[in-house]
Amino acid sequence: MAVTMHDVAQRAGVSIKTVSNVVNGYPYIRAQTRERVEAAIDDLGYRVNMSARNLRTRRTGLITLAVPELSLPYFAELADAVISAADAAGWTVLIEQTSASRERETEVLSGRRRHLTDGLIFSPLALGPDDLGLFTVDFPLVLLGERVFGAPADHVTMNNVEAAKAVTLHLASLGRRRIAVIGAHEGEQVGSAALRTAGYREGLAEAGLPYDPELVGEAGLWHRSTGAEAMSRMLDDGVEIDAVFALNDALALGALHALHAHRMDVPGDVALIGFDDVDDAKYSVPALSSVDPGRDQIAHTAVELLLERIGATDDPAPFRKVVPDSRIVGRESTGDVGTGEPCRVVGTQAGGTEVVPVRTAV
Amino acid sequence: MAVTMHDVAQRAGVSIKTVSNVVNGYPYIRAQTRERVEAAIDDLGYRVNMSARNLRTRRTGLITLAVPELSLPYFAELADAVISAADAAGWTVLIEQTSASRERETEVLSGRRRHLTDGLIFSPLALGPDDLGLFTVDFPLVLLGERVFGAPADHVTMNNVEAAKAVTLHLASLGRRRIAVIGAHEGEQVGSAALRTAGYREGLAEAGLPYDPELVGEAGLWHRSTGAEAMSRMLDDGVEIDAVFALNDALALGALHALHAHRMDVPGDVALIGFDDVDDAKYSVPALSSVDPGRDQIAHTAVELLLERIGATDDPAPFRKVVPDSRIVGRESTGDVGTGEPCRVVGTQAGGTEVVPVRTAV
DNA sequence: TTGTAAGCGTTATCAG
DNA sequence: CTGATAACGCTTACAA
Repeated sequence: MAVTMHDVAQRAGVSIKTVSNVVNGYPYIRAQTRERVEAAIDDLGYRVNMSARNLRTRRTGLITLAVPELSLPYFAELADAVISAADAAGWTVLIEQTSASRERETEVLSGRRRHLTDGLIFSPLALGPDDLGLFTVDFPLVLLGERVFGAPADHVTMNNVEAAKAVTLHLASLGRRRIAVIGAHEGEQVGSAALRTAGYREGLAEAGLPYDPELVGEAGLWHRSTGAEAMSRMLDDGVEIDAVFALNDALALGALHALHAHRMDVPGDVALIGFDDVDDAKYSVPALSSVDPGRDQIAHTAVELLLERIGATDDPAPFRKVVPDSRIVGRESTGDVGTGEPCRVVGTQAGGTEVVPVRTAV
Repeated sequence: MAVTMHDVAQRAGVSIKTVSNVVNGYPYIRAQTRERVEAAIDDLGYRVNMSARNLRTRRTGLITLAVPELSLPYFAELADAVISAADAAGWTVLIEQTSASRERETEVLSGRRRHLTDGLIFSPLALGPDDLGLFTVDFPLVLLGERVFGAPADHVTMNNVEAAKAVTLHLASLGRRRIAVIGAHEGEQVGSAALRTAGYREGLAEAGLPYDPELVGEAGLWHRSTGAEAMSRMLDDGVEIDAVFALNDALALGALHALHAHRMDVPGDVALIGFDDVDDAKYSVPALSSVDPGRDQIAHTAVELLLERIGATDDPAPFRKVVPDSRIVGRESTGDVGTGEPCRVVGTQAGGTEVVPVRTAV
C-alpha cells in the first residue's frame, strides 16, 4: 500500500540502506547518489514509517504530560510552555487529563495510559505522600507540584511557603491588618494549599499579626466559582477584612466577583492578591496582583530534565529537585506595584538545583 | 532488555500466539491456559510494546489536534473537550501548537509534524482559501473553524453569521442604538471576524440601525490586550456608544477593562457581550454575556467524524459539514438573561449534518 | 561510499 | 483452542 524505503531504493537504483542514510542525514554520501534518492522520494511521495523506526530504535520522540485538566488556565499555560519547550528540542507532547482522579492518576503511573511515550511529566493532584510507592516506575519521570516529595524521580516545584510568606508580609507592609486567605484545605498536611497557608501563617507571625481562624476561607477545588463562594461566605458572616490572599488566581478572580457583589472596593476597602500569575490576572478589573511562580522556567526545566533522563545511557544520575524563583507581581488590586523582587528561599540560595541523594529505581 | 511476548510464552509454556491472544482478549482460550499466561505476565511484569503493535497493525491509536495555542482559553477548552471525547473512545491526543504561523500550519498539513498519528483535527488560523490546495491530504482530516471552506475534508464549524446577527438584534431589542463591534478585520473576506462582522451588519439592517464605520473597532489578534486597546481607542476618540459586541470573549474582557478605566458603567452606560462563552465569562465583574457556539458538541463531533474516517475501510464517504446550534447566554453585562434560544441558521434547519458532494481525495 | 542480512516485538495466516 | 511461521518497515553491524 504505502510506499516504503524499498520502493524508493528500487526506483533510485540503490540499496535500502542508502535510502535510510539519506533520510537520516548521514553525511558520507555522494552528492549524485543523494540527489537520485531524493528525487525518488519526491516522485513516490515517500514518508518514513514512524512505527517501524520506533520499533527499531526503541524510542518514539513522544513524551506524556499528565495534568488535571486543560480548562484550568494554569494548566493550559503550563501545557503551552511544556509543548513549546519540547517542540524546540524536537519532541512531541501527548496530553493526559486526569481530572484529579486517583484512579486516572494511578493509571498514568502504571503506564497503562502511557501509550508508547518515552517519558512522563506528571502533575499529580489526587495522589499524595501515602502513594509514594506508586511513583517507583521504570520509565523516565519528572514530577511537578507540591503533592509528593521524596519520590524517586526528578522534581520541579515552586517555593510556595516563601512566596506565600512574602505575599503576607507585603500586604502587611501596605498597612493591612485583617488579611484573609481563600482556598485553604483544613487539616491537609500536603499540597499547595497546606504550603501556602503555612507561608501565610509565617508571614502573619513575622508581621506581628494574630492568626484568626475566621479569616481562613476553605475551598476544596480551586475554581473561580469556589473562590466566589468562599469569599461570599466570609462576607455574609460579617467577618471584617481589609485584604485577601487567594491561594491561586482562579480563586482570586472568583473572590473579586464576590467582593464587587458585596459592594466592596478593591483595593480601597480590600486589597486582593492571587497566585500563579495566569494571563487573566492582567485583564481583570482591577488588574489582579499575583505571584509569578516561574511557570516558563518550570516547564522548560521539566522538559530538560526529562530529556536528559531519556537520553541517559549509563550512569543513573541522582534525582534532582529544582525550585525556580517566584516573584510578586503588583497590580491594581493591591494598589501598588509590588516589589518585583524574587521571593527567595530563606536561608538558602533559591532558583537552584538541589541534588537529592541517589535512590535506586527498580 | 524488556520482557517480550516470547519470554511470557516460554514462562507459561505456550506459544507466542497464545500470549497474543490472551493480551488481546481473544475469547476462545481455555480458562486454564489464560490463567497460566496471565500469571506469567504478572510475574515478568510484561507490557506490550506499542511500537511493534503499531507497526504490525498500521494504526497507533493517536490523533493530532493542531491549534494556535493553548494559552488562549477558547483553545484550551476546546482541547479539553477533544481530549475527553477521544479518551472516551479509547484514543489519545497529541497536541501541536501552530502559533497561527503559516509555516507551522503548512507543516502540520504536510505531515512532517504529524509523527505517526492516525488522523488530524485542525483549526487553522493563518491559512485561508488561497491555500485550499494544501488541504488535499492522504490522511483522515477534520477541519475546525471558519478559515477554509470547501476543502476535501470533513468540517465542523459554527453558525457565525446567524449568531452575530442574533446578538445584534438582541442588543437592539434592549433599546441600544449605538452598537459598537470590537475585533473587526478590515478588508478580510474570510474567517470568524468577517463572518461575525457580516452578521452584525445584517442585524443592524434588520433592526433599522445605520451602519457607522466609527463603531467598528479593529483588533488583529483576539487577545484581551488588543480588545482593551481597541476599546480605549474608540472611547478616546469620543465615539458615542451604548453597546459593544466583542467578537470573542477575550476581546470582551479586555474591552470591559477599558470601559471601566474610562468610568463607563456596564451595563448601565454600555451593554457588553462577547462570543465563545469561555469559562471566564461567568466570573468577570459584571459577568459577561456571550454566545455559546456549542464547543462541546463541536469537539465531540470532530472526534466522531475523524474516528469514522479512520475506521472506514471501503467506501470513501462524502465529506460532511456539521454546524452545531449556538445560543446567546445572557448575563449581567447586558443586564438581561438573554433569550436562551438557539441562534438557528435562518432558512435551513440548523444543528444538522450537511453532506457535501463527494470529492475524490488523492 | 554503499550493500547484505539480521533483527526490533507484534499480529495474521493457516494448519492442526 | 493452539502453534509455526511469515510479514510489518526500518536501523545497524559488518562487509565489500
